[in-house]
Amino acid sequence: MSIDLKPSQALGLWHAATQAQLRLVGPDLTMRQLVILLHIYLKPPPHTVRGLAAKLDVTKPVITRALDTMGNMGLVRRVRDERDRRNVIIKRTVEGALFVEKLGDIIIREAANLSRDGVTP
Amino acid sequence: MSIDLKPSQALGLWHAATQAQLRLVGPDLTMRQLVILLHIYLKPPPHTVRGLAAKLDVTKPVITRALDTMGNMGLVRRVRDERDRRNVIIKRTVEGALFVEKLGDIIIREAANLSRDGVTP
DNA sequence: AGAATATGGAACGGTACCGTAACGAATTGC
DNA sequence: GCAATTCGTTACGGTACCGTTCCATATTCT
Repeated sequence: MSIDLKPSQALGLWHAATQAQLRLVGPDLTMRQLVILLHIYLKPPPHTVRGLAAKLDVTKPVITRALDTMGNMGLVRRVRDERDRRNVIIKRTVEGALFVEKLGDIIIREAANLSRDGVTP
Repeated sequence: MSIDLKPSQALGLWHAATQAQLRLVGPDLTMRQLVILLHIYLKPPPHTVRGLAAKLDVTKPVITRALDTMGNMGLVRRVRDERDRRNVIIKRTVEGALFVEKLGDIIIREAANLSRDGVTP
């Protein structure tokens, strides 16, 4: 059930969808932060700082700062793990779920809008 | 000839491909810069600073800085327009073309790897 | 109990982005 | 010819990222 894309289609999709995302999100979300956000919303919980850092191959401060930024945006939420109070569990939020859903809509829309060969009109 | 994606597929593709891109590119290329680069390589020339700024809805300094960064990486090249020496024409480079090609490969590969419904294992 | 380990966060210095505003160079218009 | 406009760039002040290092808290091990 995989998708077969031609190079011009793949790049055309990427260009259009990235541009549309920028309009939605502004320049205030890094590609790294976007990956972190998607990981949190697509992969099964629980998510911890250390776990995310290992999975996404970044340093812990990167995760911490991303959580600060995205937390201020209301996209994620930190909760202390009461079983092991050293841990922080990253929780999803309604706002974040809506945001990710919008991202999905953008990608779906741009994929549907792909012209026959992806070459610019 | 458009592509029909389910939400989980769209987001799964985005997550995987963005992550793969980050490994290729490092955090040294912004989403905006990526859009600029793709525009230069996907849309028909000639490209000028003003034209890119208008098309991509960013300010001119954003284009200038992106050209600085991507120029240093060898991904694009500036050439004075001899017909109107106020203009700068942005030219593609072999290195940039290879880079964009790699990006396309990544997207194609991740699209092909999409699991049946994109839901996490 | 006390030492060793693990976790997340804070501090530091450096770099690069952003928008606004100004600037030189080139061209156009009067 | 000289003023007005256009183009790209630079400068400024602010913000946020990055990696490295260090630290406080919490847990585990002996």
